Amino acid sequence: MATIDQSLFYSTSPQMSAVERVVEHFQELLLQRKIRPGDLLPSESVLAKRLGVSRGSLREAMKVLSALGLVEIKRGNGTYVCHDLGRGLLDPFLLRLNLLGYGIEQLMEFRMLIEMDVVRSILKHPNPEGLCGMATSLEHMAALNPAHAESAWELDMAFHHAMAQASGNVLIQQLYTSLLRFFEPMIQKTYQVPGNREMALQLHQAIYDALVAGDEQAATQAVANAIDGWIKGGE
Amino acid sequence: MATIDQSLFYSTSPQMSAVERVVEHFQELLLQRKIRPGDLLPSESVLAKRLGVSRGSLREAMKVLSALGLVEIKRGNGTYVCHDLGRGLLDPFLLRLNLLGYGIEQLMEFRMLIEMDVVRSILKHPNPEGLCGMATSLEHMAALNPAHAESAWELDMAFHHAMAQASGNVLIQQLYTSLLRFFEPMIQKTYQVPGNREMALQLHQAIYDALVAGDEQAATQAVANAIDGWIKGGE
DNA sequence: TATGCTTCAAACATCAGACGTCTGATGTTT
DNA sequence: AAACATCAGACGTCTGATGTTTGAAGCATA
Repeated sequence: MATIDQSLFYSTSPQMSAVERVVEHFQELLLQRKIRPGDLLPSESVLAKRLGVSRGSLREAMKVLSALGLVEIKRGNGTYVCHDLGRGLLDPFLLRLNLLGYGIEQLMEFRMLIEMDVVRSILKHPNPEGLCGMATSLEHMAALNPAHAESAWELDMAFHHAMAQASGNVLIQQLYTSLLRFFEPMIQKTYQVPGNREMALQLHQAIYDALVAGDEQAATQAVANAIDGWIKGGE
Repeated sequence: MATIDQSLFYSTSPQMSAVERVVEHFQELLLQRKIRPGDLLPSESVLAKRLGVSRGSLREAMKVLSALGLVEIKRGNGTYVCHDLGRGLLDPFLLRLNLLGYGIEQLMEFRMLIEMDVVRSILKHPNPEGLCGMATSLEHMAALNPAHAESAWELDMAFHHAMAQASGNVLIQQLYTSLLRFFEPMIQKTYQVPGNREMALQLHQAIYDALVAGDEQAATQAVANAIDGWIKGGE
């Protein structure tokens, strides 16, 4: 299997600094499974002495590993290898999406492509639990009292998360989940417009129906309709 | 537009630490375009004094921003806002993919889904320059002397990178480019097997032909064939 | 016994200061 | 003009000390 051999840093120095060495050292340990999720690392002082660097340098390395989601630093307690290495996988990615100032059109198109991949993945190897979750959130949405529909957006998110769960491919699942977190504020905003709830329900139902029918053509089309409808509803 | 409101750190402290404050401060400055790509930041000492933290804490923050690809630290020179905020967008993502130990099947399936998205994106709004690059790398590959074909894998990579460039959607383009970097060692290895070069040429040619013909069905099928053929060739 | 409070050691957070090394620019020599 | 020497400024690293937080052990009380 391939390894990440190039530095994650944007430094121009030809030789690695102490901090970089420590960071790569721990990445290597993780790759070789010599340290595992949940493991408690030795204290900063011990680690620094053992690796032959100062505490300051070791701290810089740990902060980097923390930002990458590889370790979790608990003040006053200790530093642990992240329990769930998949969580927030794309947060740095999405942060930079914001910064790059991509147009909303490209963003929507990207989501549509990925969401279509999700339904394809579901059709290829469906996860019954996820499909069940989709049905449940649809029922709840339908049964929702229009008078107090503050939580409707949460059901919307639940539907999409269940959809992610239904996907048999963990990679596309992670990608889609992270993407959802990015769209969450927009989805929440959508439900402030009256009438959008009913529309969302219908659009989501169409996706679900196409999935249980096993119709890829209809499913991808339903995804396209849902996103197009969502964009229109947000205007 | 949505903003990244949650911390990038995996810390359990309820209130932000000094380092986190500094990191978020610069993210905010970037989002508000108060600092721009290429800008030279003040020196560490000045910055630390201005933000009311020690130089050590400021350095930890800068190391994090560097790992996230937001700033570039040049030793002996200064710290700059990254010129290309899109470069290496998914490196942390792919690093963790390695760590999560996903099976090779899921990885290949993921690549296939994304690569199909790339061709769909190309068909939707093609970039002539990228298409031209694809053609060029195919010609070079065909003209390659089988006796010294050490650089064949580079032409393979060139083809895929041109394909990424041909995609009109920057997001899928970035995703695919990062994915390619991940697969590069495997692609390189493939070309050590004799006969694979000819096969790759044919499979790539099929993708290109389908693209210029504007046939989505044929293009996605060609992508599937290429990856399947590649998997078989590597065994 | 079970509960609640206190105490305390360990670990992370931060700071201040010092020195090393590298880069780019300037000046000098050949 | 080209090669070398020098210098200021910036990042890299180290040391040692102090502040804060956490979790658990110990103790007192009901």
